[in-house]
Amino acid sequence: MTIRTRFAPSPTGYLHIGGVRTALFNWLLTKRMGGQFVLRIDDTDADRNRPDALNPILEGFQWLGIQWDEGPQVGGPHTPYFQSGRLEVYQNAAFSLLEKGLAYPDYMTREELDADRQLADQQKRAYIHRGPLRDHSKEENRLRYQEKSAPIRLRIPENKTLLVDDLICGPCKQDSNLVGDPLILRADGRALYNFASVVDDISFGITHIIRAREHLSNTYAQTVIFEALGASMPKFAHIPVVNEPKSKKKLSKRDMAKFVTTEVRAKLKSVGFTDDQINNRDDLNPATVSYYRELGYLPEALVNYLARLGWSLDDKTEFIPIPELISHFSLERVNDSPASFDPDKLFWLAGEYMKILPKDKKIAGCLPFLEKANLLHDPADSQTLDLIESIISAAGERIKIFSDIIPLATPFLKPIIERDPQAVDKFLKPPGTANLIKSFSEKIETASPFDAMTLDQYLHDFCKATDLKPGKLVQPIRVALTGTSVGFGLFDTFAILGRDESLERLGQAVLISG
RNA sequence: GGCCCUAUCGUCUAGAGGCCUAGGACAUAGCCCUCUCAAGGCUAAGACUCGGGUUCGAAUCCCGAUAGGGUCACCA
Repeated sequence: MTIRTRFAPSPTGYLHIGGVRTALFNWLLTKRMGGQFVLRIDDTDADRNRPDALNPILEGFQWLGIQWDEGPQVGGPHTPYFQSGRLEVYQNAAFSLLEKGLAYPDYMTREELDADRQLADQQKRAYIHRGPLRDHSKEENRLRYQEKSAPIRLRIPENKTLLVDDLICGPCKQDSNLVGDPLILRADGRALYNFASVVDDISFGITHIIRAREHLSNTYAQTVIFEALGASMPKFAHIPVVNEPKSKKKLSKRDMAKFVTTEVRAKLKSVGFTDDQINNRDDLNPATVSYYRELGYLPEALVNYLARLGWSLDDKTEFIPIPELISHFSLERVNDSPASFDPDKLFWLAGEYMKILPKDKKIAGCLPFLEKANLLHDPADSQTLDLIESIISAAGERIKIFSDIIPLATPFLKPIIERDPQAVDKFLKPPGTANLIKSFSEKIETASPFDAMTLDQYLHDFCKATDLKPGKLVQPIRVALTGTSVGFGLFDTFAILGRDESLERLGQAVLISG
């Protein structure tokens, strides 16, 4: 038997880190076992859906390389994969339960329901709903429903022990008297998640349900639905939730705005986002996938990181590329306890993946960021492309995420160099600096060839002759050439700038240095 | 509050009764390398929540406490 898994996001407009991790576990297990991974869109709650909210989710998965075997865009034997297009299926299923007396209409008003709930709250007990009609005959209930439609509830059997044999949590049980009768169909015929989900899982032939731990307590009621619908039980695996960084709180979809710290905001602005965009787009924060995409993280790194969050290969391996992930992933090695999301570790891993990225891909990845930062205009000519290639080569492992190219390339692509006032004060202002720069500048006027190796030699010879520590000269020159005190190798900087531009900038610096 | 789940360095984790003086990774600190920054190398600091059992022996098994989390919707 091949396994079939699913991930069922609701179209919210963004792909949440916690959700994508769940999807990833599903996908990895499916790939490992050679089954099918189904993407199903849970859009039964029309109030919460926005028409443009699906694409970001699909694009997010595609960017990560998590390809679904059935679902939107790719189709499959169970079309449609949108719950909004399957209302009749749920209705028929609900009606069949009504016919069999396994469900009943509930005419209680919201006010009555609320009153009951409040009472339960006052008495400090859980609210367990039992509708007045649950024990009436199925004929009576059916007639009543035909006269006047109403929400339909599942009838949870009394005095039973509900069992969920979970692949991660182990055998879990619950007294059915503690499980309220869940609503499965609204009066207007729209199904509720708990029901639609099970109906679809049955008709799609889902064999393994891997989902977040918060669904465990829903599962007891769902087992009753599976049974009522005459279906065999799939295997369940409830994975621990993802917590906020350095916290024991769930990384929630609510209130993601709080993750937009001043630091995060600065990063987003550095790649070209405006405050308005940051405030108005709900996917520009570290709890979503697109945040990392917009900052230039390699998708492989996010996948690797997320896979390691709550799962481990062994006692030491951290760097696990996707093919290895697929060949080694197993539910047995999924942890029992929640895991906090650690942006630092993700960043480190992103750097590890960047180290092994072929140069052409690195260049291709950097270009859009240079464009967005207005350092480059769309079709860059081949000369500019050559320039960028040499910048990226010189930058080496300093580029960990693509957006790192921006500060590194700025001094070479901006027509006017901006000098960091602090760097100027520290390295250009001290007395004697002007003369130093001037005399070194004169020395290299005739350097040939004007390349990194030659200039390196010139500088060291110059320092030896003047009995100067190289660092004392390197930093002022760096500020003279790039305006900043940090950057890649100085001699690469010279070579990239070329003789004329280098001498020009040294000349400017002499004036500033006074 | 009821029910359920969880508990190893700040964080991710290894650990299936003796291989544990608890291992690795990220982050942190120091040193080395060096042309600043990265990268790299070395080193340091840093954890079994607590209390009872069981056992010759417990991070590991059991019970209890504590703490955290989840859930109790006409949300998904």
